[in-house]
This record gives sequence, structure tokens and C-alpha cells, in this order.
Amino acid sequence: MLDGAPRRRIAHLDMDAFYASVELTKYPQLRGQPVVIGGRRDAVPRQDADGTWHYMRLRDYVGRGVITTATYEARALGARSALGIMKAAQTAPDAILLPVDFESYRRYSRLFKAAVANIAPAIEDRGIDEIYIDLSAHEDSSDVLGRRIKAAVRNATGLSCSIAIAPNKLLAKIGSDLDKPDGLTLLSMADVPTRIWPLAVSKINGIGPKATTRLGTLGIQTIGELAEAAPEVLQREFGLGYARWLIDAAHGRDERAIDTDPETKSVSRETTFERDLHPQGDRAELSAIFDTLCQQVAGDLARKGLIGRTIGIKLRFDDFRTVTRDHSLELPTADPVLIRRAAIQCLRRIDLDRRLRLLGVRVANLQSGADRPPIAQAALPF
DNA sequence: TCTGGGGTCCTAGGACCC
DNA sequence: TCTGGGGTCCTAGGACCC
Repeated sequence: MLDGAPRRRIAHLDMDAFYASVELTKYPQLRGQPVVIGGRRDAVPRQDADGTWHYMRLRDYVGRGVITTATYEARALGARSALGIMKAAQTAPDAILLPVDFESYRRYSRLFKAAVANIAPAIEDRGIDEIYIDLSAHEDSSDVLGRRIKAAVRNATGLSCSIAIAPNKLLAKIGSDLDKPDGLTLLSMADVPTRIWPLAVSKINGIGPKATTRLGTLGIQTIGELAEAAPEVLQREFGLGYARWLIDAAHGRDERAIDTDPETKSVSRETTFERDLHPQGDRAELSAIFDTLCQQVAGDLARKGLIGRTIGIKLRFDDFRTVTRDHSLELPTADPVLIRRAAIQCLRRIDLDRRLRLLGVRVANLQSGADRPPIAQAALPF
């Protein structure tokens, strides 16, 4: 190809305040109000005989739980994702609290993805509320395609989304956040200095809180400052590989392809207890939770047609220290009894000297259940 | 009464094999 | 007996993302 690689057009589509927006389709009377999604499952609104709705307010909530999503009205009051609900109640006591309803979100997720796939089938799933779309093979202008996709999503779900179309995933991801909600942003490499460089480094997908702090100590706050940083300084701080990636990202360079069919690497279940549990004093309760987690993971594997060889557990102590142990079996399994047996072996290798707040069970090293040789054959001694 | 649940990827050391 | 690398697998922890 004399012209080199064909120019790519990658879209990133992000549903606007997804969980909250789905909840508002269930409770349209709450439109325009500060609404927060999260917490335990028991905050379900109830309706009086005379038709009046009653909702839980943030100030009424007691116990553990964080905000998963909030409407833009609630965000304006300081209710942001991952914030503890009782903490958020200090600045937004009257905001309405709704419990998460994943079944509904999954249904809407399937609807919007199917609507996009009708127009552009090369989709990479990035979770329940966002996707990348490869538009390189399409003829229409990015503006026309973007509008068409947004209209299709609205038609199928009644919900709005924000889209950016750019030469690669990195820029598309940054771009979809530039004009939220209901945005359509078009970016080219020529836009990088004007539209990307003024942004904080944390806007780059892959630069989290730790890296942001470390860059800050080097005097680097914006993506533009990162682009101008001395490579030796970055390499000394972060190592060669990460430094190279940082520099490429700051210049908007990213060659990653759309992955339309990523394989599952691990399946896990975990739960944070309502109160911290004592390894001995609450033994029966812990044991029951442990069994349930093993059964849930086994059920998830069976549903996905997967079996796995490496069984792992995760514990979090009351001081938030987290430890993991894992153990690889001879043969992959999805059997809850075998998973539990291996998980118990892992558990025995941990000093249980504090109260626990979380327990988790994980299966990795996965393969398709159909690939497994018949038991009798696998058990042969030669 | 801080801090959910489901994931992916990377690093690093040790075992083990050639 | 000392001294090698290279490759792969296993395990533990941590950063990061939605």
C-alpha cells in the first residue's frame, strides 16, 4: 500500500449518567431532581394507596455503600461516583437515593449496543455503558455518522449519549468527555495541541490517581506539559515502557485495534459485609458467605460455558489491607465443590488475625468448557 | 460512619527446565 | 564444582477502569 496504512476513524460512545438515566425512565416524575444510585438493595421506592411515592433520602441512609452514579443535578451538590453515601449526605441530604438495578441496566445496554450495531457492527464492548466503534470502513462523514448513531441510540432507549470520533481510541475516549451530556465531538491529530494539551493528565485513560500525583511532583499537570517533558526525566521516574507510553499518549498517538471479541480472563464474586466479621466469632456467617460465593462463581462459569484451573480468594481486613492467595489445579473445573475445596486451601495460608470486611472468590486460567477432554480420558494414568 | 463489585494488565521473584 | 542464560509457569500485589 503506497499510501501507508489507511486512516482510521474510531468512535467512543459513552452513555450519559447511564444508571441514573435508566432509573429516570422508571421514575419519570424525578426528572430534574438530584438523584443518586447506589447503596444496599433495600431503598426501593414505595407507592401509597393514594398514589403518592415515597423515596429514601441520602440523610435517611445508614451503613456501608457508595454512590454508583448520580444525576447531573446531584453532581452539582457534590454527589460523585465512588463517594460513600453517608459522606455524600453531608452536602446533599435531600437528594433521592435509589438502589442499583443491574437487570434493567443490562437490558438497556443490550438495546443501545444493538442499535449501534445496526449502523456500525465493528464494536468493542467496554462495559455496560460504553463502546468503541471502528468507522474506518464507512463512507459517510463523521458528522453524519455520529448524528445517525446518536439518533439510533435515542430511538432504541430514549437515552442520550456522548460520542467522539477521532483517529484512535485514546483521542476518542478523551473526546467523548469534552461535550457531555449529549455531545458529538470530532477530533483530528491537528486538534491535539489546542484541544488536548490544556487538559489535566488524568484525562488520559490509564493515568490514574497514583501516576497523576507522581507527575505532579515533576511539575507536570497538563497533557501539554507531559508532551514537553524531558524523556529522561519520565524514564527515571516511571521506567522505559511506561515513559514511552506517556509520551505517545501526550501526543495523541495510539495504534490499538478495536477488539470485537475479547476472551474472558477471569470470573469472580466478592462481597463487602454490612459489618466487619470476626474470623472465629462470626465463623458460621463467614462460612455461609464463602459457600455462596463459590456457588455463584461456579454458576457464572457454567452460564458462560467456561472452566478454569486457577482458584483464588481475596480478603480485605478491617484496616483495608487486602490479601490474595491462589492455587492452580491439575485440571480446569466449574464444579462448586472443587472450587470451594481449593479456595479453602488458599484460606488456610492466610493469618486471620483481624476482623474481615470483604471476601471474594475468583477463577482464572479459563478455557471453554467444551474444550475439556472427557473426565474418563483425562483421568487415565498414562 | 470513609473507601462497591467486576474486571484487565503489569511487575517481580522463585521454581523448574533446557 | 561453578557459572551461564533463556523461557515458562506460578503466585502476590498493585494500578487502573467502568
